[in-house]
Amino acid sequence: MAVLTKAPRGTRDLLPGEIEKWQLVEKKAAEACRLFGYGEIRTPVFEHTELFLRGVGETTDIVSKEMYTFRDRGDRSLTLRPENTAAVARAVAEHRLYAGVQPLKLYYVGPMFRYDRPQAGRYRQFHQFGVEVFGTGEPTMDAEVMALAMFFFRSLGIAGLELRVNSVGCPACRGEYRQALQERLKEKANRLCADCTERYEKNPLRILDCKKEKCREVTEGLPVLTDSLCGECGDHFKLVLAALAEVGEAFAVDPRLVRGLDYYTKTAFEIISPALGAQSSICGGGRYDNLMEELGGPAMPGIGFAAGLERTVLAMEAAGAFAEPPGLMDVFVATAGAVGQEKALGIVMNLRSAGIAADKDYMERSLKAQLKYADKKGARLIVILGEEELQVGAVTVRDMGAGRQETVRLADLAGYLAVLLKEER
RNA sequence: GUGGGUGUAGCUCAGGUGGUUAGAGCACCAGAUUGUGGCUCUGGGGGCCGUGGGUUCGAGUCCCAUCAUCCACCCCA
Repeated sequence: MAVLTKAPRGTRDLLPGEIEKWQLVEKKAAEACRLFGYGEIRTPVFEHTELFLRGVGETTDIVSKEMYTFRDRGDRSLTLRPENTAAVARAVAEHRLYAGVQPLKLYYVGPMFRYDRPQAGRYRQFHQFGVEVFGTGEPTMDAEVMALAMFFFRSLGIAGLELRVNSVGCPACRGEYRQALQERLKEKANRLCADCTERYEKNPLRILDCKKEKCREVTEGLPVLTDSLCGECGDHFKLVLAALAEVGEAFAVDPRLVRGLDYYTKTAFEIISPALGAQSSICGGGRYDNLMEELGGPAMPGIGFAAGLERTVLAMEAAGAFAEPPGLMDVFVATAGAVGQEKALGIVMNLRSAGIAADKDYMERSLKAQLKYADKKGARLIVILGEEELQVGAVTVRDMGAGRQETVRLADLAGYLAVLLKEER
């Protein structure tokens, strides 16, 4: 297909019939955030490239091979945001939002961009609903953020999700553990798979998460990070888990869970939907206590998550959580005989002004074809403008469901229809 | 970046071993006697057979390349 009639790879159009699902998801996100006390923030879809290099980390996959980076006409290097935490932190620093009351609780919904190979549940332009909290390192906030994510999914009718929690420690204890791990793996490194050989240098923690049988054998019996946390990180982790238990949120501790972004500290979590296939991670998040300072803002702890909305919609579809979208037409105004369409337009406009979703024919159709069209569009009532009735100031109103029709005075039409429509609901 | 599957009508798909004008169902439009939907019947519009090369007298069909798409790896939401 020609490029002119094809959306770019990894992007897609949301068409009528599909978009209603997204409207519902966005509405539920806003509702949940209102209940939890989060205010909405909207940041630009592109930022200075430097922000993501610093914020996300230069060695991460996202930064090193997945960014949409370009130069503008002023020769600035800009990047379509691959995630939004760094950008929200930037906005908080820029507008000195930290000077207000804390904790600062924010949420966002919007498109993100990563140059990835598309597959089920993965796109180059995808959408995230996320929250970010700044100003507190208190463990119950970690639990609240996770509870908010679960609350959101539950409100959409998605069940069977798994919440996996881990602690990746702080730079100090994670660094020590990382070194110890490399030591322990040193001699066995040649027995690892090709991917893990690369991970050995870049991100050895990930080797523990490899699915390959031979790597599993190599890593069996090795100590896990959660057993090697420093005092502060360990205590924090315990308190987070206790708070989660207190709110009654089911979870599994997964010591192998590693996040791909550099800024995470302490709590890391992920929500999995078993209904989704390979890309089953529907939400990921964690604490980032050093990010704000790293970006040049004040030292200030933070925590948040990002939920993938494409995957959320897929999970809802798998759960059969969508109702039929309502029709866009309450009333169709048809013309019979020699009655002109301008007459119909006048009546349609009156009905619309009265709050009734009304429409008419624009295709020069016969009466029969007009009814057929109205039926297909889901019109509940038809107003038929006939020459003879109009002469005495009346029209015919036909109830499509019941198949009945009545003659109504034109002056009473809007009120009459409103009553009928109300009854049917 | 790597691997595998698939590209024929708007959609879902047929089109043994290459052989005239490429089919079906659904959808769309019209009609079945004057101004009445759904069901049924009849008719109609629609296809550079993804694209470009090649083999051949002849390619939707075989070969190569390319693009797209799907799935998986990687990574992540």
